[in-house]
Amino acid sequence: MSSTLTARQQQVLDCIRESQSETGMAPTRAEIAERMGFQSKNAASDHLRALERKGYIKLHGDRSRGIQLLNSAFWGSEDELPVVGKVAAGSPIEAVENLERTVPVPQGLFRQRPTYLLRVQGDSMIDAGIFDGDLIAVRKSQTARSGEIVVARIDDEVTVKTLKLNRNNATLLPANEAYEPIRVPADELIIEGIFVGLIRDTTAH
Amino acid sequence: MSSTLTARQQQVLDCIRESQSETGMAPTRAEIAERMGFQSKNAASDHLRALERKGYIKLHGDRSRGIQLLNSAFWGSEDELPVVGKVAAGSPIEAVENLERTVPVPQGLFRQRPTYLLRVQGDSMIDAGIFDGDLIAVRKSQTARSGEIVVARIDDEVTVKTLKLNRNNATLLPANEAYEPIRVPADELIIEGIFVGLIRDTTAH
DNA sequence: TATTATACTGTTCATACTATCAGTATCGGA
DNA sequence: TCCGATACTGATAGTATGAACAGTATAATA
Repeated sequence: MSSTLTARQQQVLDCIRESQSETGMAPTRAEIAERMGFQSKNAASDHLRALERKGYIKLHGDRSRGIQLLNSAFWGSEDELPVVGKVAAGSPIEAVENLERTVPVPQGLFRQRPTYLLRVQGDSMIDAGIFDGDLIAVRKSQTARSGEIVVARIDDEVTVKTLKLNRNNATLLPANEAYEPIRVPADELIIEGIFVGLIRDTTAH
Repeated sequence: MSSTLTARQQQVLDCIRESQSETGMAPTRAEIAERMGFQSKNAASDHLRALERKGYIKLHGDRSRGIQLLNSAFWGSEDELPVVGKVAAGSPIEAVENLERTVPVPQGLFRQRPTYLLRVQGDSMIDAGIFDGDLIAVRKSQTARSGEIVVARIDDEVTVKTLKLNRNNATLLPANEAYEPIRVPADELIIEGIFVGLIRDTTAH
């Protein structure tokens, strides 16, 4: 689809993004040249052509500032994400019977695009600011790094905890003094996804 | 602050918005004239000057397509909500200099439609699950009921606290033992808005 | 009643901007 | 070793665009 960019092309693309968010308009060739330190406007033109050829921008010919960012993290199309409610024991998270509804979550609301939303049950993570009833944005993943907040499955129960990895052991750490850490042999741990964000609607409950 | 627009000015503003979201660039005077059906580019110029005077757009003089939509221009738009960062003492929340960026927040993400998003500073509300750096969704309002979490202004500082109303006194209650409740005579309390929801991006900081 | 804001048409002019041509230099692959 | 892609400098031509000026007409306001 869109090929990889060279370091310089990436810098030019970033330069356009910055310009866009600062002034609300795309830069001219001259402005790109100035910001990038080029002596010639044509250096900018060359880069723009390369970026268009690789599918990152669209150039509107003959129009000043006619640079349109494509696939931009800022305004992608709105996407409905499923809300996973109570997960029945033994059923995969994605199972239809677990789905509550869908919620529109635009591209770019979270830096990491979540795969689904999960409604939190219980207060085991209140010290991490995750409350009963909150929707957490989860990116599906089978692996996670130590320190990340994960959605994991223990004894067919889906739970949200902070993951700590030692040598052969994994510890699922609650963020609430009333709960005990859970130790699991590393090979028995099933990661469902990684916590990337949170949505709370105060008027909901 | 920003005055009301005439019907025609509103149409021109909408026209700019549409142009922006369609092509990624602001329209030229000629393009506005064409879309609006003007015979003269100057009609567009006049409207732009009016819109700038009323604080809805910023015109970058001598630059082509130099029309920047300001926060107030987004206040009527469907998806994009302004993110208010650090609020300078003495300045209204809506002030341009407080605007960080805009974030797409779809209708229906929160039951109560927020007016803007406010980036939380400090940890005075951690026990309410509101953390430093979180974005809180705020519905603009001059009044609030006891028990609601509000955005209030005390001594020109904007703060987020739980509101408790007694007879003639208002108490702004932090959700952190390290902070003291703030008592204010009810008539000195300035409510800016009501907390209706929260968005946290874990990868953000 | 005079004045000001709104809402335009029409023209001219300077300049902001894009497109294109002509080069130079470096690098990796066929 | 030749070729194409990358990464520029530098200059010119022509168009796109904004600004300014001169008008007209209407509705609201003081």
